[in-house]
Amino acid sequence: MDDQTRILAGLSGLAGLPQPDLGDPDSVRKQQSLGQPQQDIGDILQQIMAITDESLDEAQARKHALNCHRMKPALFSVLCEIKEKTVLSIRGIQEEDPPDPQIMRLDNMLLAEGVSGPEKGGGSAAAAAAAAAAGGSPNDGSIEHSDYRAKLAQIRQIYHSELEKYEQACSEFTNHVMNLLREQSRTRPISPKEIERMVGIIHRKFSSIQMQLKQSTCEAVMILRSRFLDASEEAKEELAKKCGITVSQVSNWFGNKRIRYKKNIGKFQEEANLYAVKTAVDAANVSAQASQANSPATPNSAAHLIGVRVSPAGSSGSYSLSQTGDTYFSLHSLNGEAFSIGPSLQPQCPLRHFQLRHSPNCHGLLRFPPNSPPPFLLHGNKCHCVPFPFL
DNA sequence: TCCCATGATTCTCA
DNA sequence: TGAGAATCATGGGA
Repeated sequence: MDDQTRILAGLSGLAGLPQPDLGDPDSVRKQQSLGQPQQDIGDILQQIMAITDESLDEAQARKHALNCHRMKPALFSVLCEIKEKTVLSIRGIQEEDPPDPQIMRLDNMLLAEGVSGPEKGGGSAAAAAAAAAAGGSPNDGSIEHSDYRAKLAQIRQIYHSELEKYEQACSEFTNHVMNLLREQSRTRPISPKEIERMVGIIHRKFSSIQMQLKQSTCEAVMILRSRFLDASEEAKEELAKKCGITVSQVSNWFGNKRIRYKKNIGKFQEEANLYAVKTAVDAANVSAQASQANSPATPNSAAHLIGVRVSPAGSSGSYSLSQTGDTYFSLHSLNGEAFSIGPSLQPQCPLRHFQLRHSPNCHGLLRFPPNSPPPFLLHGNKCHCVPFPFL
């Protein structure tokens, strides 16, 4: 059955006429001779078929005339319908694919590595890593780590840059094709649905390019990771060889060093804080002794509130609390419910960070867990100790 | 004898 | 699986 016959059949169906026997040419001819509408359609089809033999100017004029023809919408609709039922229906089956598991795997990996999605550690961390990689870092063990992160940040940057380019190209190309198809739909049976389908095809094509980009990025991350890990292992092996010990001994040494270094840093900060408090409290003692007459509260009731045993440090109304080692705190009773540690402790009370350990010389145990709410409230320049049941 | 530094082991967790 | 944390074992110095 030729196209002309099929179109005629479609149009006849649209007009509510009985369907001709499409397999019989005589029947078709009979239908064509039935009336004026069929004759018009035949003329139109003849004009369309002949349009390719005409000159460009004639074809343009003919096209314009056909576009204005009263039968054009019906003819266009039938052509679209026929096209939809034949070629496009086959494509439609092939195009409705489920999400590609390979893309899902790549997406998950890029997300896990921090290449896509929100940046791990934030932009400042990446900048710091980049700076460390460029200028080096004095901390042993962190150089390679920073280097790794800097390179990862580079990969991330390239990935996003390329992704943006792809998306822009995809958008531009899609718009171009859509405009082209819309323009052509004036003379060809191209329905909006077909345009939509074409957009889907374009997106799938670009998705395959995007998948290649993701795959390349994943490979780059894997290579970087393996190089980084290999470098650490090689360094350990070399050290072990030079020292005549095993690699696990080197690992133990580094592990112990890391942990003990961290502990020492914490201890150092704690001691620095203790020293700062002691200096401030000494200064406060001098001030408190001068205002002895203004401290009426009983020390024992106040001590009970924080659960420590205090003993008078002097006759001035200030009280010392014997604690670990040689560190003492002087607490001035204010109103029986709160303590002031002295006006010079500002703006933040360093005692918040203290964790005082029990010892035989300690009169009481005053423990402030690091993650607990601070037992001090700030009022102006003063740091007040509020009741806090730590014992 | 006690304290401290250090290596090694074990367990937990991300 | 490796890093971190806790803990144990051991040797040296005061």
